[in-house]
Amino acid sequence: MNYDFNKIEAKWQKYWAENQTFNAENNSDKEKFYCLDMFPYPSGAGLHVGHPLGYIASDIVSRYKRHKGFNVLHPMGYDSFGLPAEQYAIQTGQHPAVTTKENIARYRQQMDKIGFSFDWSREVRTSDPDYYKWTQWIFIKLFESWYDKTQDKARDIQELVSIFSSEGNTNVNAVCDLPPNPSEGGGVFTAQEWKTFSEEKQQEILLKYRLTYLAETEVNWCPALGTVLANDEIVNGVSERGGHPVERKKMKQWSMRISAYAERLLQGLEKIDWTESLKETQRNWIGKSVGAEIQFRIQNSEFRIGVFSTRPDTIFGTTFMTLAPEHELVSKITTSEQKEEVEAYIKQTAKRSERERMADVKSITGVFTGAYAEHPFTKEPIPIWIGDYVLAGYGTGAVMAVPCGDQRDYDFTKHFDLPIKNIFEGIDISQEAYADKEAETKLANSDFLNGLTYKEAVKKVISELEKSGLGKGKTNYRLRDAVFSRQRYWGEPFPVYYKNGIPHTIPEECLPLKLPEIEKYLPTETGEPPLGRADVWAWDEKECSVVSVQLADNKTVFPLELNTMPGWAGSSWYFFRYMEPARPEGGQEKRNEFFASKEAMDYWKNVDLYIGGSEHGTGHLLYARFWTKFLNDRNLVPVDEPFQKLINQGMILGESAFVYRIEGENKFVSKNLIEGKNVQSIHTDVSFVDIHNELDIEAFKNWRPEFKDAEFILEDGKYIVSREPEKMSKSKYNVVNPDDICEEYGADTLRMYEMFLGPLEQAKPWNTAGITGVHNFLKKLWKLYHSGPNGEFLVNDLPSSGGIEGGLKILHKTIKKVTEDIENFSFNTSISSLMICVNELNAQKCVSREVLEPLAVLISPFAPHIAEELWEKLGNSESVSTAEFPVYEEKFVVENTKKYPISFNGKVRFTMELALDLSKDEIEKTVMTDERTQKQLDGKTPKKVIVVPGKIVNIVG
RNA sequence: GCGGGCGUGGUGGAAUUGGUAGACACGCUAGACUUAGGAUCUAGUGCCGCAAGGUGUGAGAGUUCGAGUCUCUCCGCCCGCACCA
Repeated sequence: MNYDFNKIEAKWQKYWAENQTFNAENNSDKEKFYCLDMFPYPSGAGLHVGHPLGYIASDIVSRYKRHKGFNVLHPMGYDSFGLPAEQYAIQTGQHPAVTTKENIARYRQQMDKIGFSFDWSREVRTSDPDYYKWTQWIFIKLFESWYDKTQDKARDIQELVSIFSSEGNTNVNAVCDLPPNPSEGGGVFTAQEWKTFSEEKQQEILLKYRLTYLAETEVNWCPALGTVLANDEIVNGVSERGGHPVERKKMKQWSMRISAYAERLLQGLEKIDWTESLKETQRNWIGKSVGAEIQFRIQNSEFRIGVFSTRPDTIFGTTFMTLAPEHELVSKITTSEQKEEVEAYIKQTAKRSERERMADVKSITGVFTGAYAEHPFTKEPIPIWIGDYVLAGYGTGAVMAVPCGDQRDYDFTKHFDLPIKNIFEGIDISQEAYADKEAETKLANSDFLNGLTYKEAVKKVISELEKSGLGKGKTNYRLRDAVFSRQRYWGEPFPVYYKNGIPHTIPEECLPLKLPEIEKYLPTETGEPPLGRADVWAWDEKECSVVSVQLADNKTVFPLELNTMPGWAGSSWYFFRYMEPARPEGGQEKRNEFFASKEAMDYWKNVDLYIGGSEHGTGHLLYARFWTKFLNDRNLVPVDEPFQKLINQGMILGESAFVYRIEGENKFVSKNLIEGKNVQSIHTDVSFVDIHNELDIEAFKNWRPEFKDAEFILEDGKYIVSREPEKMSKSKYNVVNPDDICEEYGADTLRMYEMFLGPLEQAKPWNTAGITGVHNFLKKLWKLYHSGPNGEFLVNDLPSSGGIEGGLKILHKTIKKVTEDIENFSFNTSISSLMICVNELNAQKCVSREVLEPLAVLISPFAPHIAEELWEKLGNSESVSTAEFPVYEEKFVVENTKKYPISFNGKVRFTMELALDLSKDEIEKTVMTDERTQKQLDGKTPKKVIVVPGKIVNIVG
């Protein structure tokens, strides 16, 4: 009987679905284990073999943990809002909901074929109104919160309102956007004043405190995509999706006050089990730096310029100041003589895109404003320049330039031929700046800081600044608030309407605020987001419902927000939603009542193991941590870190194949004959190429009309292509579809091969050729259980029949290795052990039930279908998934002798079989009296003999 | 520039943490059985050498009886951040 994987796999997939084998329990005495994958965006292209890599790994762990007696939550869902469906809709008019649904169906089908043990009763789709109702709800909670720095947590905005009405805002220590100056609508107010403010004015002030707020900010505008983007959606100055240029633009946008959580996001990294590199990525992104904020008075003006510096100790080396061209004071302080020049410079820098500016970091530009600041201690005048090496978005957008201590200031100084003041004792700064912080170099020319080192001086200068009121110690973070508005259709609508220009959230009981139908998915003619096209898109406060905009004439209705939320909104909390199943028996009800019930969240707490790509390091993984901390502050979830352990699976690359066409001819030359020829390399479909890189010329000719009459220059009668690993993509014709692999080799082979390819965390190219290795393994495994004369199922029921001792020994060795390897996520080596085990059992002809039964369980996390089939044949009525994982027993493995390598001066000469329980002395005695030792020593006495019990004996001559 | 990681056969990759390097698999070679299949089985396969043997983990040094593993210097590759004050 052959290993008919297609039949076996279909059978067990059906069985699991019908029996709901993998549904997790919310009430269980078992220990919980929450094992999560990053849910996919269901794209139109379907899954390729790279996608399931992480899912297979998490599935192995989930199945293993179930065997180990855990109550395992292993869910899956779809991050189904997103740009591609919308762009497809723009092109075809097809509603994104329709394409999304189709894509999800396809994904589901593909995933089902691989035999994952997901609990589908907990599925989520971020584009479902039932789901995004809660995304909107969380938005409202953020809107209704402010960040109290004193308590270091988010609090209800109503509490802030009561503080304002009882004591004003003088004692409030909040993270907010309130400008210090009353003239700019900010400043300090008393309780009395607060009460006299109009409703609008009060709301305006509160908006500056809210954790999600509407503000005019510099944003990254991507004209090609027609939307703004968050910082993490831009890579090297262009959009992550599509690679389009991005401009800086001032726009009124919703933002998330993630900056309030910068320090906690940094500290939280200490208590979670992520890779050091990913933690470092987040640390870099948060970008903490400690220093001081220093105020410089501007001469002949009431303005002050605040600068941030990590080197306040070098303040006496300040010879000028530089402001970012966008700095708001530039226009106010520039003298009339310099005005023209300054404006021209600002214009010129504003024109440059982010990318140009990044590409051109070496050229030094800047212009003098004509204004002077006053040094806080020496009172000397300091010229104020503007220069685009100072970034508007970091610190205060202004720096005190200390050319002797900072290379950029130094370069700027040299370029414009400005003076330099050296404040370092015994340091030569004629060639470059001296920026070493750690050294014991002492300061000079620095008044009260003379003779102090960096550490001492920083302390001293900060205390002096604080005394004079011109500065204070400050910690600065690179992390910016995240822009939350997108000018798109296919995203969560904001639960927000505007009354007199002031945003209000719609009442919770009216959620979800569903996406309206529109005819075209493009911006309106007046440049508003696509939602501006909706007929039914205004809010009637009295009716508490969305109404038609045409009713605006005879009804009091208010416009709704036209932007939608970004892709990361729905993915920032989905892991909580899974905790609540949508099962008919009461579960669905709970899903409607809350995003997940309190009991469910108290039980599941957080994700024990999260597997996904590292590309989300500064996006999703940071936002999800932020929202979790916020929800925890507001007592809505019981944990403050969402993902306890995180593993980044490496990408599976495609192996692109190239053919070489001679320039100007329709002639293709084989790989090793191209030397000296002028050729153009062309991607060819990998399915035309065999494992020896030989091209199927006929298939290639029929691929496209232009190749129909092509000629080929062959080597040894073959056309050989060259191969190169690249990211899998349709346009590179290197995509391998898991369906095809399942069809040809089976899901169990696919699962094992993906794991066998190499360490989980490493990027590696897919190479279909190697798959026969694991496929053969499964065939051998099958044969092991079918030892009957005609290949029928036969295991020996006699517990101590032939080969049992050796069988038990290899089995238990394997149990030990596989258990350890799964715990360490080293799946490739656990599969190697399983292969050795089966080879050994085959060699020993051991087909004892006593060995084969535990072996089936051992294999089931990796190859669940064949394991189920064998388990059933072994006479078990329950699924193998509920079987206990075999426990390693030392007694079967322990050996009483071991081969000792005997070395002379470190060089191993021979091995000697010795009993393990011998003492050091006994070993030494045995070895020294051995004939071979005597021969090696040739009558001489050794200097010493080193015995490492169980390992080696070394004789030093 | 700063930070993190890595470097082992023709290939993917192992190595109980300092103890016989190259497990397992691919590929390759030879053979067996097959009236050719990319099936199955057996043996071999780091490199040099007929062999004995020598040599070998990016290069060089060091510690050690013993180094892929520890230390230092250099070379190369990958990832993250980057005019961040």
